Amino acid sequence: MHEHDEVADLRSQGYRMTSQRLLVLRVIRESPRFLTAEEIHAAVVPQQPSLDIATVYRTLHWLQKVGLIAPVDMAGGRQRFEYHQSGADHHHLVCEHCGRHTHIPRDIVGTLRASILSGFGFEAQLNHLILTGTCADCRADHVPA
Amino acid sequence: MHEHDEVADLRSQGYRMTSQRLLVLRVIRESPRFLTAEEIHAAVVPQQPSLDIATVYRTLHWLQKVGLIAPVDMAGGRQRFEYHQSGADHHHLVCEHCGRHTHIPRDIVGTLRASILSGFGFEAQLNHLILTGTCADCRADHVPA
DNA sequence: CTTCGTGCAAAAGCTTTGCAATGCG
DNA sequence: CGCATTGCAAAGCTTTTGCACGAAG
Repeated sequence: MHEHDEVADLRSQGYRMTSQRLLVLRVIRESPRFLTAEEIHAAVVPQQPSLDIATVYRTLHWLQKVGLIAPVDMAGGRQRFEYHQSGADHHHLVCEHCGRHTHIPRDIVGTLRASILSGFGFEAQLNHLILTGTCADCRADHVPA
Repeated sequence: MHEHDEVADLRSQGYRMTSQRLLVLRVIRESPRFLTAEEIHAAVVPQQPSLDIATVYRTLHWLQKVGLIAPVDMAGGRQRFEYHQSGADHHHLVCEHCGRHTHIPRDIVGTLRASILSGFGFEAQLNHLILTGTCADCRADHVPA
């Protein structure tokens, strides 16, 4: 769905599309990394200096409620957020070196899921796996000697 | 390694094994769930009321430094900790319903790791995966009708 | 004895909330 | 215009830190 359609949809649901909400959403959409509230605020301030961080937090809650973003659980304690393509289950590869993330298809974990179910009777929820590691580019850069 | 050996080992490295450290470590070892600092403090206070939560935080940092526990990344924002068997890579299944966790062998993810590497050139760090879902017991309890 | 570690209290983050003012629809 | 949403400031939580005292080795 394009940004334009999303906006029209939400407006028709009675929500007000303020400049603050549009800005925060755009920053999240366009970032190649998962951002914290503070980082989002920093990215947004140059364009709208009065935008308070309290508004960023409120907007993040709202964006989660309407399903446009989802929280991401990563090391380091602070909450980060990702733009969430409506319902499309997928997984992420997050590079520890450059921080960039890539999407990978959901069925890649099918085998793992099946072996956990048969081996342990545990039904793993593998809708949204986040795997850290080293991406192809950074592996090239870090070639030992 | 048994608690007794761990203690002797750390003492020989010049660390002081105080009652506070022993208590916090025991609580973490014996819990079937991953605990937050606050939960650890609550579990420890009945046995040693003067034990301050600041000491819990300091002890948690220390336990990580000496490699006896590791932080766990889960939903919900707050940091939780697990007892970390020296160097034995493994994965966890965490049940969303009862909160209990199970260990599973590391090689279960071998296929996944290989397909991510060949498909995306991404070297996933799969030493310590935490998967949420529903355990066998809870699946039995929640049988629909 | 000599540190290292603790308790206490104060401070430092990060996030949430109350309220009057603003601006979206 | 009415009401959702914002900005600002203050409060709430969790976590960290300074310092004098206490206890481990």
